[in-house]
Amino acid sequence: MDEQTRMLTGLVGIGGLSQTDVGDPDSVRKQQSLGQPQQDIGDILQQIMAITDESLDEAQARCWPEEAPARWAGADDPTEGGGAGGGASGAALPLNFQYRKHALNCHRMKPALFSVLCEIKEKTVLSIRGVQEEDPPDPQIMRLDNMLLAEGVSGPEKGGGSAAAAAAAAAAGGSPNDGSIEHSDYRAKLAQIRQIYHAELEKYEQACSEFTNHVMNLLREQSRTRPISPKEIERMVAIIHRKFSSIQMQLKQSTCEAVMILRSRFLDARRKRRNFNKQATEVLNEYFYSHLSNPYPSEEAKEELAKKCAITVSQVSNWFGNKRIRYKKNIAKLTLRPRPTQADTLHPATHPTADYEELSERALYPHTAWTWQDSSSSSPCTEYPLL
DNA sequence: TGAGATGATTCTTG
DNA sequence: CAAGAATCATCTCA
Repeated sequence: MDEQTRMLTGLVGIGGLSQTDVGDPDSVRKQQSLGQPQQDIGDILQQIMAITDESLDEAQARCWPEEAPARWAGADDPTEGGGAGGGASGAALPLNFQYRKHALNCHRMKPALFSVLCEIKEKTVLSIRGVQEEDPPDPQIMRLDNMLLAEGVSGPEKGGGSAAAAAAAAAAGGSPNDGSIEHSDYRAKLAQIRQIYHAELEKYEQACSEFTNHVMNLLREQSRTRPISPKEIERMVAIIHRKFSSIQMQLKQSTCEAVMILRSRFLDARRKRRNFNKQATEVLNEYFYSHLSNPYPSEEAKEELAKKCAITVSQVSNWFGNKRIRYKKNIAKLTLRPRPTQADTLHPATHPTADYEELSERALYPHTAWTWQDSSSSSPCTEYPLL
């Protein structure tokens, strides 16, 4: 109502309205030639004020046939005035409303006034709103989109989902059989999440489209009786889309959470490790001690070992990483201790078991003088004393 | 049941 | 990015 008052005040302030202010100069000229332009505008303003100030009850309380010609009593209004009332719903409105709206629509000054009102409205309210319209893409949505894409929830069904599942299964480690069980389980659950996500997304998009169409139709209809420019309709559509996209963000967020929970369960599962079988350990040890001078298998060697031991390449890498450092530690311990006596050898419980394993294993390769990479430099430098 | 072994993870370093 | 180092969590066995 404030806006209307402001617009009307502005119009009254304009007085007779200059030709450039008014959308239809010819119409104005005609009015001026008739000598009563101000009176016409006054009439229109009066009618607008009367309609906008009048409550529905007041309108209904008044009896239409006493005020209007009999031709308005009919429901089959063939003129554009019927449309102004909202098509079929217009028949339900009080008849005096329909009459007044029709009178306004048919008024000679209506196009000019409509144009001016649109212009004023554009300059006032919408120019303020326009400032906040060009938002940059929400980083939160971008993050969620990226995550859903990476997890295989959004995007093409075949690639991402199975790739992510394979990665999760590979990370889960363990024997290949265990991995495949976890893999299929993970994939099935991810597919379920994906299905729910797409179903919900489709619903939201459909609802958004329906609501947008409804509002657009409503605004187009209303634009016959109040100043609504096409630009304003576009803005309204943008607002609706923003609202729906915030709902979509919630959906994306909860989907991401579900995926995270699923993943964390699989990550927890990988903690429940199994020791490698004896044969695998033997194969790895065999390689390690036969390459003591340089216990760093190449990628090809790792792949071969992984195949032989039925484990993954990363497990082979882990094993060699652990082996190198633990071997080094055990050797260092031994150099700091007195050589075990015969009694110690007979009762090895007094010494770390691993040390004796190293001793016995080392004894298998007595001529291997090996160097390895020092932790403080990448070049091989530290040489450990032979036992 | 506790100590040691062991596979995996994380952080640091060059 | 690979390797070392520290650490965690679980397994194994006396």
